[in-house]
Amino acid sequence: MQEQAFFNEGERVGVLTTQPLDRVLDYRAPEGGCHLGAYVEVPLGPRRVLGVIWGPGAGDFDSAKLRPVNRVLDVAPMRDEMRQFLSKSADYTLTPLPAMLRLATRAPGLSDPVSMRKVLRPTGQMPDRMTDPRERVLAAADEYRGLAFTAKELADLAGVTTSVIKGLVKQGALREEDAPRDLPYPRLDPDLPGKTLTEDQAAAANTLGEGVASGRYGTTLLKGVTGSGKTEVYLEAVAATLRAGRQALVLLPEIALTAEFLKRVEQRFGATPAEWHSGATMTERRRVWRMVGQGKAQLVIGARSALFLPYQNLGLIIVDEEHDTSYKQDEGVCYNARDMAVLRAAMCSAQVVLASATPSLETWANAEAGKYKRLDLAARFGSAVLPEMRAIDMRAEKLPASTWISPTLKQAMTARIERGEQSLLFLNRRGFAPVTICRACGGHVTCDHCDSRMVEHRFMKRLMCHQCGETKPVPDACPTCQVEGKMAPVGPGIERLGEETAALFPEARIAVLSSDLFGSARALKQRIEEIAAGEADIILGTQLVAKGHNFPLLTLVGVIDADLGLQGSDLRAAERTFQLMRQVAGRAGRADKPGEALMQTFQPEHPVIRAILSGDEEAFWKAEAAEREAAGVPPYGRMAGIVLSGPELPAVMDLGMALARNDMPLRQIGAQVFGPAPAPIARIRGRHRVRLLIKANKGTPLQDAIARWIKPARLKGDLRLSVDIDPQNFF
DNA sequence: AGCACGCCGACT
DNA sequence: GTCGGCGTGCTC
Repeated sequence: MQEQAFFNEGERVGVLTTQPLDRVLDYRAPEGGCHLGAYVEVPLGPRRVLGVIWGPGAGDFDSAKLRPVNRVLDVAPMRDEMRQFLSKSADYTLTPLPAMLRLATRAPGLSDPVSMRKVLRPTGQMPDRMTDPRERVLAAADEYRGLAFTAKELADLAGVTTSVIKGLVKQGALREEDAPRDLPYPRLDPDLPGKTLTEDQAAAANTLGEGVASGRYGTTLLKGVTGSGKTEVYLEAVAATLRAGRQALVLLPEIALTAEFLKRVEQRFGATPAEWHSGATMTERRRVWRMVGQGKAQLVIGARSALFLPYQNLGLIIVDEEHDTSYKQDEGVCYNARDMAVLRAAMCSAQVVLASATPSLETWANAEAGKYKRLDLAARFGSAVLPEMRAIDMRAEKLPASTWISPTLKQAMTARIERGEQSLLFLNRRGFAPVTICRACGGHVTCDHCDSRMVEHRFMKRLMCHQCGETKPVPDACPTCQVEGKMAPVGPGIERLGEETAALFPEARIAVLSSDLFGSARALKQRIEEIAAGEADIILGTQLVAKGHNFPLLTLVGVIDADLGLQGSDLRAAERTFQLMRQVAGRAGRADKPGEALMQTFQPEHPVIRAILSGDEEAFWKAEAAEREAAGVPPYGRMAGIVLSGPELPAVMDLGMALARNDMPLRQIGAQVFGPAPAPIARIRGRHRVRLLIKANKGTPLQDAIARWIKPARLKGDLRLSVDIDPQNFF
């Protein structure tokens, strides 16, 4: 246990509560005093709220009005490093500190007294008459020394009824005791034999182990495709951490992956570790939180929020599939668990392992710059088959005007339908057509507020500006030359691709996945599951489909306009296209259906396209890094999003436009504001969402400028503002 | 976040 | 006259 500063009864202490107040409040230390970092219950107006002793009191509040802390909660105090971590992540993400604290105290019954239950312990005394069931009960009670079981649990373990237990109690062989309800987790044994590692796997495991043994901070990119033994290698780093007596955390992107993963952990360490995710029961969450805080959970497997558990001695964080976009929370407190893992590790001298077959460009660049170590695992022979990847040179294809599926691609899709397999068409453009052009003069409809061209959305029968969200009806006459009836949609959008696909394959079941078309994340998730189960022949998707969903029947990916990703519509489009290609590769290796990836492009000689097709990963990253650097976007520039929301769209837009006009603090650091435009999910639970995007140079004090910029904003009515540093969604 | 205080429209 | 809408402000 760490030595923490102590405050005597009656001393002024500063308490951070989970209430959205913008500062720490002063209280008097309670009877018996309290430690810095103690979790406490304090009176606030008529209520009692949860808080943490954050430091000495500021002393600027009338001491006659000062109220005492009600009580200190029966949980381990928050460590200095955790307070620092919360403060720093609050500063970085521009989140109010109380909201950060709320993230870190998301456990039910935190303020409840430790609840007890009746458990049975063997006394060592033998019963008068030993029977087979009695022997099994005593053996079970003995086997898990340190753990104590209730009558029901013990009976279940031994495969007997509780009457056997009652008999043993009567005989004095078992004794009833009160024990805390939350059980420590069974001891994990790092010295059980692991899987035999190949030479380079062993070398990588060794390097990670050395990092752990150093007891210092360090981040390593562990790169390896499915089947390269990535998991086995990082489990050895976990073993080294357990041997050093420190705690380890493995972050996984999807809850769906945890069950499978827990089995592997059990095989390696002989017991099940703590598990933390949104699907866990209240009881389980409370147990994890408390046991992690007492250091009695050695290993936690969890979703991104497991980063905010109260570890006592965290020595290792694994971020598996580090490139996965679900590590980015973009609602409520917006944070990227991958980046916050690095921050947390730096605060507590822990090691981070970022594992991926297709690292994010950010991570690749950090490794390249020497900020992260890098370990590459070779693929086992034959395990990772790249799909057949080809460019379809659109200059050579004979396509009727306003169609986007080339004959070559159509042929490949037909073959899939005949075999009962799925095809995926990837197009990163919402709406019907990206531009509406006058066939008389070539003029196009631009937004009245921005320079951007307006996009036709056929399902709402209007043109929309994706920059500022302005909409207007499709005009009859050209706004430039006044000629009537010549305005025509030009270029592909996901809605239009849907019409074309339906015309080409009238019998096929077509599923369109675009963020415009789904009101809730749940509806979308359900649809994705249905599709994975085979309820579609052709999937049309925007950015959404690249999000690591597994479609087992999918054997063809067609990228409709590979050039789009190169033109900066979504800065990570090329990266996602690349990752998508690799995902198909992984699947092609597993099923014996060979995967095929076709990319329609007008510039097959472009370095990024060529790098993707050649399968030369380093060439891809280098080319992509060069593009991003030239555009001044992450990781070579900084971005932030401001999401405004409210029940009435006009009020939300007005606030957005007012903010965009008063951008002095941003201009002072040379940052630009774009928008307001509809946010990636334009409406959530009846609230309209609008976003401003900010772009700045690397190394500028972006958070500080944004803080000064939004400070004067008056949020009238039900308007809300949230900041998203390093946004990931651009559609 | 809650909860009080306070200032304007449709009811007994 | 007053019941109740929710805008504004405070909580150590």
